[in-house]
Amino acid sequence: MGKEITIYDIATKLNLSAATVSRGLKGHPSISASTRKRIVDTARELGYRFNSFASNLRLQRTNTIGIIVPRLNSNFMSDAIAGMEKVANKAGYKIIISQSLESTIKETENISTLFNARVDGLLVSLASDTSSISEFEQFINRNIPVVFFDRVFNHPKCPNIVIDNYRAGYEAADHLFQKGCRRIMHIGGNQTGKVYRERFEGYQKALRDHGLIASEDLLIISQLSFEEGTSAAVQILAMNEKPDGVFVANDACAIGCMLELKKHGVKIPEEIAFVGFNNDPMALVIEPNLTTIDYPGEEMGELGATLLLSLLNNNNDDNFEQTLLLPHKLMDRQSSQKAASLEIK
Amino acid sequence: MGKEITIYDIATKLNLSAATVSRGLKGHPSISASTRKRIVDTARELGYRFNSFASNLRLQRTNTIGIIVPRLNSNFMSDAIAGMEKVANKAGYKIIISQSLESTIKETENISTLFNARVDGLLVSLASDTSSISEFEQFINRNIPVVFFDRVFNHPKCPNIVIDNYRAGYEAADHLFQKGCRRIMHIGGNQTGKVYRERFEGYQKALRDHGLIASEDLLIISQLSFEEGTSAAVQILAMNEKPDGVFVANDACAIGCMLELKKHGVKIPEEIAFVGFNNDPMALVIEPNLTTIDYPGEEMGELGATLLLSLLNNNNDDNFEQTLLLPHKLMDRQSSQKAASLEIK
DNA sequence: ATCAAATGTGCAAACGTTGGCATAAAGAAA
DNA sequence: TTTCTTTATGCCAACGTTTGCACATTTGAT
Repeated sequence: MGKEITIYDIATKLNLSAATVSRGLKGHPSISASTRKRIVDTARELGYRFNSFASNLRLQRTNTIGIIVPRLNSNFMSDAIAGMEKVANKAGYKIIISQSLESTIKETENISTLFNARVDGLLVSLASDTSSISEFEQFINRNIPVVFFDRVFNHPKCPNIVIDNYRAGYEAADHLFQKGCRRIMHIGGNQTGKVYRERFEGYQKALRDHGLIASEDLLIISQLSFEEGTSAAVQILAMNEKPDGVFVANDACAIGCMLELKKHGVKIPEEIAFVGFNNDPMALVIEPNLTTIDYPGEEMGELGATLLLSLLNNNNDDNFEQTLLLPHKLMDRQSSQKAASLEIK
Repeated sequence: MGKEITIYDIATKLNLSAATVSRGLKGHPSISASTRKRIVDTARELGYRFNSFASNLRLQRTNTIGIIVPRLNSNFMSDAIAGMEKVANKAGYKIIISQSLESTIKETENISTLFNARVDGLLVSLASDTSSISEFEQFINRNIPVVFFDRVFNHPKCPNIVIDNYRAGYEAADHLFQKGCRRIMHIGGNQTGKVYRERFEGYQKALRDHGLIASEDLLIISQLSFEEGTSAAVQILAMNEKPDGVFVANDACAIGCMLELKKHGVKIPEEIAFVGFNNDPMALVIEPNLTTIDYPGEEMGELGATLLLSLLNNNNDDNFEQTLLLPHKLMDRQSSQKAASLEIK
C-alpha cells in the first residue's frame, strides 16, 4: 500500500527536475540518451506508474475512444470490436464499450456517459430504431469525430463504414431466383435505419428485374430475433400460397424460422429455400447448412478505428471519403440448393 | 467549439466561490437548498460538464472497474458483462473491458493496461491456461480488490463466484448413466485451471460411483473449439470400442463433434448420447437438441459487480465469503434420450 | 443584551503532468 | 579571448476539482 511514485520522486532521486523526467519518459529529443536511460531505469526500479488523469487534465484529451453498439454478443460485433481494440491499443488508446441493446433511450444514455467521459472520438453502430442523430451533435459541434459503422447514418461530418447492403440484398434474392424460386419472400428488420431498408430494397429490385412482384403478403418485418423467426414460420404455415424461397435479413431469425418449418414437415430447400445474412456460426449447425451473406467484421473494426485515429491526428477536416464500402460474399450452402433438387425430380 | 465551462465560470456568474459550486453540484448538506438550485440551473444553462479527470486526480480514484475475460463473444460472457454493466452503471461506475483471447500473454498485457488505467477494482475470468496469478499481486498489494468469476483462482484475498463445476460434471455423467450409457467418454478442456478439471473430476466420481472405469482411452483433452469437436469425432470413429455416451465440457465442441459423427452415419442419441455444457443458443439448433448444463450468466455478472462494489466501499477487509456458488441446471433434451430409444427396440 | 450553537460560504493548497520560456554549459567560429 | 550556436536542463504556471479549516452571519437561549 506504499504511496504512488510520481515523476517528482524520480526527479528527486536523480537530482533532476520533474520536467526533465517527464520529457525523458516521453522520449523527448532534447533529453540526452544517458539521462533518459537513468530516468527510465529509475522509474522501473521505483515502480512508477504513469498518471493518466494528471496527463489528461493537463492535455485536455483522454486517449480514449468510445464505442456504442447494439449488442456485444453477436459474432460480427465481437469481431469488429476485436479489430478496433487491436488498432486502438497499438496507437495507445483505450476503449470504452457500451451497448444500446437496440434501445434508442439506452443509446442516448450511453452517449451522455461517453460525452462526460470525454472520449476523444466515437465509433458507433446505431440501434435499429434510431431515426435521428441529434444526440451526436454535441460531439460534432465540438469537433469530436464520430465514425459510424455497419448501422450508419448519413451526416456530412461523419464517415460511414458499411457493406453494400443494397447489393447484398439484391444478390441474395437473385441467388434464390437462379436456384429456381419464383415466390420469394422477405423477412426484414426495422426499416427505420438504412441497413435493413437497403437489404429490402435490393431484394425488391432483384424481383423486379426478374419480372416478379414483391407483394405485401410476401413481406414480414420484425426485430429478427430467433423467436420471431419461429413466429414468421407460423405465419408462413398459415399461408394459402406459400413462398418457395425466403431471404431473411439475419441468420438467427432465419434459423428460428427453418427449425419451426422443419418441425411441421416442410422440406428445406426442396419446398422452401433459405438465404440468411451475417454468416453466424449457427449457419453451419443448422441442417441444411444456411446459405448466407458473409462480411468482414474484424476488418470493418480495424478500418473504423484507423479512420477515427486519422481524424483525431490530422485534422484534415473535410478530406475523407464519406462512405467506405467493404466487400461481402454470398456463402452458397445447402439451404438454397432448390435447383439441384428440382432437377432430380 | 466553445471553451469548456468549469465550476469557476458558474461561480463567477453567481458571485460564489468554486468551492460552493462544487459542493452544490455534489449535493453537499451544508449548501442551502436555494443556492444549490441556482448552481444546478446555471450549470445546465451554461452547458457545464463535469471533469472527471480533475476529480480523479484530486480524489485518487477513478470510478472505473476493469473487466478481463477470455472472450466477449460467448453467450455466457455477454450476459455476464451485461449484468456487470447494469450494476456498475447504477453505482456510477464505468467499465473497461478487455479480452485475453485465452492467451496468458495477452492477459498479462491487459492487466498492465488496467493497472495503468488505475481501475478501482477488477472482475476477472481467467484464460484457460493461466496457472499463476502473480500478475495480480500488484493489485492485491495495493488493496485494489480483485474478484474472480467463472474461471477462478483461489487466493485468500480474492472472492470467487462460480458454479459447482464438480457437481455439474457429476450430474452430466450420472445423467448419461441413468439413460443407459455404460461407456461414457469425456471431452474436457485445459486442465490447468480449476473449471475443466473439476468438471472432469465430477465425471470421474460419477463413473466410480456406478462401478465404471474412467479409462484413458475414453478421455480427450482439447481447447474445446468447434473444430476440435470435429477432430474428436474423427478419433471416436477410429476407435474399436466406441463410447455410447459423451460428456463434452462445452457446447460448441460437442456440436462440432456431433455434426461430424452424424455425417458419418452415427445415430445420436441411439448409438452415442451427448451432454454438453453452457446452454449455448446453438444447443437448440443442432438436431437432436443438445442436453446441456445451463448456468446464470447475468446473475453471476451482477453478483460479481455487487460484491466488488461492496469491497470498494466498506473496506471490511476480511469479512467476505471466499467462494460464492450459483446454481446450475441440467437441460434435459433429445441428445441424451438413449434409454427411451433402447426401450423401443 | 450577551453568548453559544448552527448554518452557509470562502480561502488556499493539493492532486501529477506538461510545455513555453529562460538559462547554463559546452563547443565552434571569429 | 570573445561571441555565437547548440545542447541539455530547470522554473513555473496551468489543467479543474475537492476539502479542511476559518470566518461570517443568523438563530435561539439565557
